[in-house]
Amino acid sequence: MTQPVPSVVRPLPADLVERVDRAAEVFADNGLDATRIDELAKVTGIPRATLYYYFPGKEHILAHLLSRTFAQMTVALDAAATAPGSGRDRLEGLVREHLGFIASHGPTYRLLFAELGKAASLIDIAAGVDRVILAPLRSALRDGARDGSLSVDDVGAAASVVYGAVLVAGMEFLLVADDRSVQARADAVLAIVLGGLAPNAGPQR
Amino acid sequence: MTQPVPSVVRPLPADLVERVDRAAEVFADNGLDATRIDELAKVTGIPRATLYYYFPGKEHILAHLLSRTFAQMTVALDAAATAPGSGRDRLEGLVREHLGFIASHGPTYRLLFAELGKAASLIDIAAGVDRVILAPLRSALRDGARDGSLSVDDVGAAASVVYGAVLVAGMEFLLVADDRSVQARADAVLAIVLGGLAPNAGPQR
DNA sequence: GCTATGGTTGGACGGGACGTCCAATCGTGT
DNA sequence: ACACGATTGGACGTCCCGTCCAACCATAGC
Repeated sequence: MTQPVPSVVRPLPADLVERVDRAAEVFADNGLDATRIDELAKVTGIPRATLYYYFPGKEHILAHLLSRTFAQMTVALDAAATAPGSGRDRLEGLVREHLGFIASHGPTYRLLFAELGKAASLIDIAAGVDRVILAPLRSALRDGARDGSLSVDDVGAAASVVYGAVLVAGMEFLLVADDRSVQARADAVLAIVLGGLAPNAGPQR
Repeated sequence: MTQPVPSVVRPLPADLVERVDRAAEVFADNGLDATRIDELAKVTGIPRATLYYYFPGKEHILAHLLSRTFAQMTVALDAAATAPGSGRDRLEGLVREHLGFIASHGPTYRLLFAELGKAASLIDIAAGVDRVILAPLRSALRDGARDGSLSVDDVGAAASVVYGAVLVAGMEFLLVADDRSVQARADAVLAIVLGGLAPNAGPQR
């Protein structure tokens, strides 16, 4: 999951870690199966035999990269999750941070879902998503309900809704070349999620 | 996309259409690349040579299946989209119908996203999602804003939020063996999406 | 009943890519 | 100088894909 590198048997030397990162783009462009090991070797400058010396196979390289991305996401979201303020403040922070992460890690994030099936057996993505993304959301929502800054009936469902909103908004941001900034997107999403779509509750800042 | 069968060059005989459907489960279980053509031949009872007679390749079979699923989803959602009532009523109908569809077409729906990358070149999934899912949502939202049954500022963003909420809730429903029914899930999602999470607008039916 | 025509199928084949294996080389600590 | 692990080039064996073709039906028109 998010632990350093569970997928690698032999410890990967630091200098190689760096070079393996260059494989991310290739994976993102072609997907797991269309990516040739030789291509990875060329791009990273690491000989094929050496790659196999450290990784059992292609997908383990991908898993290694994905778990790194997950780790980075953990760092980004943890900051927002442990920030001071009301539950609502933290919720807003999480949403903004998450959207920002998607926007800045586009290819890899897309990969996370495109190759979900393949990598799922190596990294438990579902569990990772729950720990890294949903759990902090639930925590913020629970706190918000407690401190009065939010009104939450079903915390689990609310976390899913927020996550879904952010996910789809983020994906759209990646696909559509949009004039609107990430901040504007985050504002729109938050306005809806907080204010709701029913008329009696007018949209609110 | 949702048109009958754009991916097949030769018209596929009706009796074969039926048998090809049996390939769906194999794809859903193994993913595109782990699925062997021979396996498909065995499962469908259609000889390998015949499969290649009708389909240019493995992924075209998948594309064919996905576009069928898309077509079915179109039917299901169209009914909800054209139902009488306020914009809000239609929005609720769309959400319930969509969640129900996900719940009943689990494997194939999962496939739709797992193999997104591969099939995207054959069926334009993004365009299909927009036409089949997002457009009806936008329409309902727009009507709701007009007839006063909804309060919508940014229709596009709202449609994304609703879609994301349904998508993630649906996926969770597929993954987690849950005691809660689809209806209960839909209720929870709708309550949040309509009522919002801010405290001044209490949750509402 | 005969014969084109086109659908249907088995089986052989070439090619691409994966992952394995090994022997040769390199680097470094002792 | 030596030992030992890391590193690498290159040769295989294997799997599976997609192609090709020749043979085999089914049937519609003559």
